[in-house]
Amino acid sequence: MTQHPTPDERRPANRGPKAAAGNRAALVAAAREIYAEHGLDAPLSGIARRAGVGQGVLYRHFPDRDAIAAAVLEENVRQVERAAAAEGATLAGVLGVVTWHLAQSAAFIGLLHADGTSGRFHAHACARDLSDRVERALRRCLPDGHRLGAPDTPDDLMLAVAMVSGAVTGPTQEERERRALAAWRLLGITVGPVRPYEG
Amino acid sequence: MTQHPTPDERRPANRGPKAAAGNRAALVAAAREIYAEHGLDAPLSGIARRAGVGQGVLYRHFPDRDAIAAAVLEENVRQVERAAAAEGATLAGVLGVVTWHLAQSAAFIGLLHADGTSGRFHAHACARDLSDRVERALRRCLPDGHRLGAPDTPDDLMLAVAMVSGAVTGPTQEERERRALAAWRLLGITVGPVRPYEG
Amino acid sequence: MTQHPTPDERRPANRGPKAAAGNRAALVAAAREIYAEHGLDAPLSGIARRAGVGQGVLYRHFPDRDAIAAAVLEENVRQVERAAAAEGATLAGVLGVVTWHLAQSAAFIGLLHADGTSGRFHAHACARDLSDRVERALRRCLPDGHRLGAPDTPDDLMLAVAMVSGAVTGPTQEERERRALAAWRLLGITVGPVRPYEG
Amino acid sequence: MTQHPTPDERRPANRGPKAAAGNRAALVAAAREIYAEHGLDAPLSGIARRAGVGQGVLYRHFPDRDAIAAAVLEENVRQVERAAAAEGATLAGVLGVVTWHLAQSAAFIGLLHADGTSGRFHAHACARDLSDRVERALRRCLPDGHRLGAPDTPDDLMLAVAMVSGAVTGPTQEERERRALAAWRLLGITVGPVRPYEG
DNA sequence: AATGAATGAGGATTCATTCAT
DNA sequence: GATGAATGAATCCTCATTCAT
Repeated sequence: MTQHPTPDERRPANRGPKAAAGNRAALVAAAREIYAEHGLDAPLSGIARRAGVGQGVLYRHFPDRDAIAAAVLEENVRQVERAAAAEGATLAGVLGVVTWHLAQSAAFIGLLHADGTSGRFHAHACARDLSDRVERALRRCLPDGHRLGAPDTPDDLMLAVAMVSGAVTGPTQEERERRALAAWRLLGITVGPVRPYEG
Repeated sequence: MTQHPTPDERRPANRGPKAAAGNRAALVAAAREIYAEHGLDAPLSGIARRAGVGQGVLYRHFPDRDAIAAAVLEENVRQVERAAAAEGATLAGVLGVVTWHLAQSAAFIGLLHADGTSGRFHAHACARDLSDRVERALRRCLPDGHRLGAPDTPDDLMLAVAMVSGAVTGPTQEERERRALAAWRLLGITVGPVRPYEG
Repeated sequence: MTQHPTPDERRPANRGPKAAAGNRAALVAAAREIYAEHGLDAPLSGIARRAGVGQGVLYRHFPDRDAIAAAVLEENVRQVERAAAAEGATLAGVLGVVTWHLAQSAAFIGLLHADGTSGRFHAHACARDLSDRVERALRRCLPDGHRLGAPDTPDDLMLAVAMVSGAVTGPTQEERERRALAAWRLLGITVGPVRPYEG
Repeated sequence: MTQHPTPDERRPANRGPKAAAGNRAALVAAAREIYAEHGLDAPLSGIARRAGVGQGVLYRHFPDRDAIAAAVLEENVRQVERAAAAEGATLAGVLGVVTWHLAQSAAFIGLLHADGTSGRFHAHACARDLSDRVERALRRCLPDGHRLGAPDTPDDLMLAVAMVSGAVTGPTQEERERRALAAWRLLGITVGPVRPYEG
């Protein structure tokens, strides 16, 4: 009654249920780009637009703001976990993967700052969970006497990651990677090649 | 109040030109509090309200969103400069002041991340300028052979500050200070007492 | 579920044409419950969900919002008609059935208020028709000199029903029945036991 | 940043703070009309449009949906109270005023049905309060042995009003008044002239 | 110079309806 | 015939900014 769904006009085409999986993937990919460009507060409408779907589709797949952010991060975290679980994984190698993600997306950085102070990423429980998974993955790679390079406790690990995330600024991926590496160097921690984990 | 705009009541009185300076200070103070509580994205209306002035006054003093943020930071930066210029200033002492500001306000942290990527604080030029002033202040205190504790270049100074800012999370000032200190320790850099500079 | 559309899962299976009748009944039953709980403005999607069918099925059986409401009422009205046609039917007895339906579902009340003024139930013609059928059923039971208890015309019958419907408020079925009975009492009209007609 | 307030285009004119009181009145008047035409669920945007103001103004004056509805009813209720408090007030006279309001606006009817079942008018407390005020006003006019015409308790008063509200349907004010009067007659209760109270 | 009401664009979210499968 | 994903218009609400007073 209150809705006028453009009765007879041409609709832009309904690609059907088959598109569901593809749409979800497109949304996550779009969100990743948008987050990288505009941060976690970017309008959701932009994500839907870039994914080439209607707003409703976004809400069908992700009930709220945090769900889509979590989905984006889920993939990042999973990569870190796989990297840590791989045969012959080293702390340096996994940190390289972590570093790549830090440099690639503001979303990943936001994950580490989800303390509720800022308005972003409200799903504390969820953010906490993702953060914990990164921590567990990294600990698994700690050398036995766990020393990073300087004397340390396991807790220092995530602190170090947070510190590096603070150093990651700059307009380009290259610049951000450069600064991240400089940060690790300042911490006296060796990191492997900065790249995504293609497991 | 919203319910009954009471348009007939006496206007709170125009306190005249004399109030201008006081209003500006009140706005900056209010903004500082609001930023600390809600982050840099907080509604401007809340700042005006807390300052006890109309919205228009805010715009009279600060042409846009970034101007008020810059004004808040101006005071912080000025403190750092004064601390660095004081008789017998040491790098550790000034870093203590910097650390206090980092732990105290999200605004100050935002300053270091003003690369336009995130939605906050767009005034690059302005942010750059403030950031540079902090850098200059810190350099002035560098020991002659400038070594922080580990081998370093002067540029590492601001990188270190950025890194510590990344570590500063948590709901309370105490928690944030604790983490900031842990971060400096991890960098092997000694900092003096964490407190504002009351010059 | 929204989180993981699991597009690869087996579709719940197309139960074939045989299920059509069952689906229709399930939809009507679901609608009856939903209307009772949330009123006539409840989202259609909820009805389909509770019926355990897809949205499309709802639209196959009922072209629009009003059609499903009418279908729900159709059963109520039919009960009233059967009660009135039964051997030894009395006005009091039929009014008891009517009263039960009034207390049971907001939808039935809405029927009497379908004048287009409110946003609910626009199908005037349809509502009119249903309303007329109730009226005819009641008239058939009118005692010969048709007096309800006070002097009256046949038109007063439906007016009285509408009046009682106005009295039917309250969170529970019991409360609503209590008020309905009080209303009839105030009108000086005797009603039989308040219950559905199991013809 | 995310807002484009039509930078340089001509704004439709800001009639200034002086308009505040007028705007509030215009909003209430507009709401009264809209409610009468479309019921309490009508879009708020329509109210703002009819009042000739922006959406924001509506929200400035009325924080939520219920506030504007309450404001509309407030005037109705106040009229009833004044009518009851007037010199020589009679129950019949006050019921005439109540009846006029019932016939005039769906909003007033909704007040009596604010039991939370339907989605309308969520402010129970507020609705309750308004309803109670009507009740108190009517009781004040009850003849000493309180009999309405038939034996009754004071509680029957509001029940009777609710019943009449149920009878009030029809597309025109005249038709609705006609039915309301028929309803009172059926209850054996005498009402005075149906008109607003111009106190 | 101060006030704070007005403006209205924009973002979030919901849901009726269509339609590919 | 059934499924349920897709669509997008419409509504709610917020807030940056302007401007009459």
